[in-house]
Amino acid sequence: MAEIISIPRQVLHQEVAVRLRQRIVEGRLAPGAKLNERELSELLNVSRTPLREALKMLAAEGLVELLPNRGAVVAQMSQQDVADTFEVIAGLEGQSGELAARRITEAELAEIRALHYEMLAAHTRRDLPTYYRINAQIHTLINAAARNPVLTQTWRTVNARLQALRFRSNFDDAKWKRAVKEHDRMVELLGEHDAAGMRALLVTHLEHKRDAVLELMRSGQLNAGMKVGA
Amino acid sequence: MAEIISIPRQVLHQEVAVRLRQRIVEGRLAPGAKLNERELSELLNVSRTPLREALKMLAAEGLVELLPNRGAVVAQMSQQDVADTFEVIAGLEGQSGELAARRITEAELAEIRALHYEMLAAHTRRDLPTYYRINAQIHTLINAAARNPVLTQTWRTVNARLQALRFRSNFDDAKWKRAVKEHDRMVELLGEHDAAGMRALLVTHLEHKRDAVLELMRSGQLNAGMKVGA
DNA sequence: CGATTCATTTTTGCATACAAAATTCAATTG
DNA sequence: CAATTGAATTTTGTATGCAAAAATGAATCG
Repeated sequence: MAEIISIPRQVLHQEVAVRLRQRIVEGRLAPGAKLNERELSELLNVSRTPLREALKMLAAEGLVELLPNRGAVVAQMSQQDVADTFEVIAGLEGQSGELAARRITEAELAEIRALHYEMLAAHTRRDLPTYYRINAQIHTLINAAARNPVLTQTWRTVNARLQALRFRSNFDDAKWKRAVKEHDRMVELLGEHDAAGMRALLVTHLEHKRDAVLELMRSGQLNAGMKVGA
Repeated sequence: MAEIISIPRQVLHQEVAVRLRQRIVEGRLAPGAKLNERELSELLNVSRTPLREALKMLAAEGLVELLPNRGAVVAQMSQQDVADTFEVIAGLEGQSGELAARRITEAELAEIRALHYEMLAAHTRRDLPTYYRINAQIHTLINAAARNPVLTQTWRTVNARLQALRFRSNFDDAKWKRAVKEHDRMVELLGEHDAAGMRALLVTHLEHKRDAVLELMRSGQLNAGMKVGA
């Protein structure tokens, strides 16, 4: 019998989770923002039931914080939280790099090289949005080349919390140049299948990114997600 | 005004999530088991609404799988899933060990040493349940000594999926002895604050554990969580 | 005029109701 | 007798209803 090509209409709570997740990581729902159930259910045109189920999932992912009897807010991060999160991401990306160096195919390597050149173009043009987009793609491809779905899932979840901070503007020029150099080296090391080298480089790369973001936070240019007390 | 000492009655969906999580990691809800909403809500004495919210959280944690229009089942893992998960855990514990070696206090070290001796006693008595319990405590303390709540949270979540497999019986004797020796070395390296050594040792330790578990799975002694197709 | 009290309104948490999809199982067919 | 069909039943998915907690804000008090 022929498969009925039904439009793969997700169940509603999944759909809602996807849309809320998107709004959070895109910054359209800023850290600390109160998530009013009535408002959101009207906005998304669903009842409160699937909305609440979606909020529970996002809470389990750490994107949303549940305040008992007081509803949900977009998760906030203190500077310490950001530092801790980068420490974990550094480990996960270090492992991605190590495994990717061992397992990457020529086709994947070629695609990363191509994206790398596009990224160099964006850097030359000082086109920060494009740079960030391609940069994220490269890191995603490295992670994919590690061929470990559990690692990918874990990395994605932890990463989403940082993406919600939207740290992209006012990148220091010297730091930007250094990041690009580190990416140059990544392509080299991947080509040489140097697993240990990739791990070390990615850990360093992420530490530098952490430092840049913390600097932004301290200078107040990235207060969106900052908790007051902590 | 005096604080009213209210029993910190969790919200119901949290309570339900805790109890279900417990049942899953304790094996009272085996991998693959169908989670009938009516049955569970009667068992836990709550309506389907908080139950479903709890199931969504457990799904986000990877303990439960949601089948659209067909309900939820306790997550199953193929041998590949188990291998992938151990690979991630090895990375997370390696990082825990590295950070713990740098950050551990004398008091924490003393507690780990004490537990280590208790574990040796359990090993000598061939008391596997006690051995496993203390072993888990030691790993938890090492993770705590890393002083990174995000790392702890991530490790806990990924670990829970493995705990659900309940691989504890029929431990090979040579492998058991090797695991104990590795734990001896852990205590030494922690005392010497040897970060790199701890990372390497814990990665190896987890690789050995992975091999032991995969062997159990292949020999069919651990089929509870095995997916048929994958 | 600032702080406080308390009734009103809003919002959250849970239960229930209802519709749609999946499952079951007995009757039927080849 | 295995396979198939389809009505009956069960189960899931979503909406709604209701109670309890929190937020609001106007009246009152110091």
